[in-house]
Amino acid sequence: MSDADDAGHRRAGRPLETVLTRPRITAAALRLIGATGYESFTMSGLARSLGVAPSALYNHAASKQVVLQWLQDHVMTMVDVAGFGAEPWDTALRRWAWSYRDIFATHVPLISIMAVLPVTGAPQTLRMYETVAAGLASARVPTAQIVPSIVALESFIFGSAFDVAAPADIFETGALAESSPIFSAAVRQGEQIQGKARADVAFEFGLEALVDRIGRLRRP
Amino acid sequence: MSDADDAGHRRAGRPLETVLTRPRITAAALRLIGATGYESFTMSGLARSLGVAPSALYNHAASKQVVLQWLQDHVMTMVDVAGFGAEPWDTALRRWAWSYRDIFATHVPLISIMAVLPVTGAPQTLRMYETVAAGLASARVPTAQIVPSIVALESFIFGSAFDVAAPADIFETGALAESSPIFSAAVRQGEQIQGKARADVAFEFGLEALVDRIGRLRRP
DNA sequence: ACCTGAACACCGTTCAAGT
DNA sequence: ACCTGAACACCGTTCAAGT
Repeated sequence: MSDADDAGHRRAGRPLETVLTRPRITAAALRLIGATGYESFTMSGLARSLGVAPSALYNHAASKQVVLQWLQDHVMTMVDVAGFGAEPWDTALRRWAWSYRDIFATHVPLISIMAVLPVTGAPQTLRMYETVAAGLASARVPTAQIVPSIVALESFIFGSAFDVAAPADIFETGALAESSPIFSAAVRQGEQIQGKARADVAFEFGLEALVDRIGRLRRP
Repeated sequence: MSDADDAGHRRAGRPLETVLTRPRITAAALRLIGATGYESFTMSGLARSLGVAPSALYNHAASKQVVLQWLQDHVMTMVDVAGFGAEPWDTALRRWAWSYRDIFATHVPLISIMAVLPVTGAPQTLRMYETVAAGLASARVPTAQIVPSIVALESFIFGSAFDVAAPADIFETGALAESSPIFSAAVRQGEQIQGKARADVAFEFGLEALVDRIGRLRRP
């Protein structure tokens, strides 16, 4: 029975709990978006996938926005923080950053929600911050510099997640190449780099810049 | 007459050109969004502000998305690139980056459009890239490193623009402070920094890291 | 307490009919 | 060539009526 894990929530005299719990709605939303993407994700579709009427959802989630907030916090548990406490601080930080970028590259619409959602409403997000902050603290980064370091990394990660979704030829100047000779030449040169996607080259460059700077904040 | 600048487009025998040109639609959209924000920006509202029926817009713009693309490219002309060629390369770069962030902080919904729109469809955006690329080239940044440098800066700028829009207390852990002692302490310490907004402190930190790294790419 | 079905208040977009 | 007005195909959300 897939209900077994919900037994604790069941009240006496009620043989079956409703299917519309936060974890189940979140899981259904994640599945649906994985299958058909964010553009076609509707409350109607979500309800259909759960076998209920659309209006039933509103007994459990106040709005579509709230469902997306649940999803955002859930997605955060997929970010790889296993390096902290197990690897050197900078290795752990790189591993975290790459995984964070990759996950939000496949969940771009969650970025705008994440960026303005207070951590009080997102416990898993807070868990992640705590782990990263602990990693920086034990690397002897001064306490006052921890939040700016995380925010700078996170801003770079969010922006880079957008960039992953961009078409490969986004910088091809085409017919306008004559009016932008220097940039066009730079784009051509950049293509020469073998085996690495443009977005990955830029992400590595920026990430190394930030990691290096954070390293120089460390107390002796 | 505000029509004077449109004289070149006017055909003989037609006393008045339509009001629905790309620059006029763009200007109206910018005015409307400045007044009431992106959330309430609709094709109906845009049409009303131009004195036409909503359907009339579709003779000139294929979709709302296209109007937003026009707007994105227009907004790009407001980014301050005057430092390039007039100031040291790093001063010009900082000036450009701050102004770029500030503008997109007030036009957050354009970020997702910008991030995936090919430059061929955005001539003003391309102009900006050319100016920045020229600035880096005359600072003797190797050609192959120019695009990764710009992309890394831009990703950081976009992510930081989101952060500006975040509520000031986004990191206040409240009742969850016990489960996140290190992060909560870091947030409290971060607040001590006098006179500067949290988002600005993080932006400065990250920007200096990137500018520093770009500086180290320069050929002698 | 929680579900259904119908309805509401919007959206963006299309299209026949006009000039 | 370009506008109007009506219509269409959705959305998210509300709410009375049921159990």
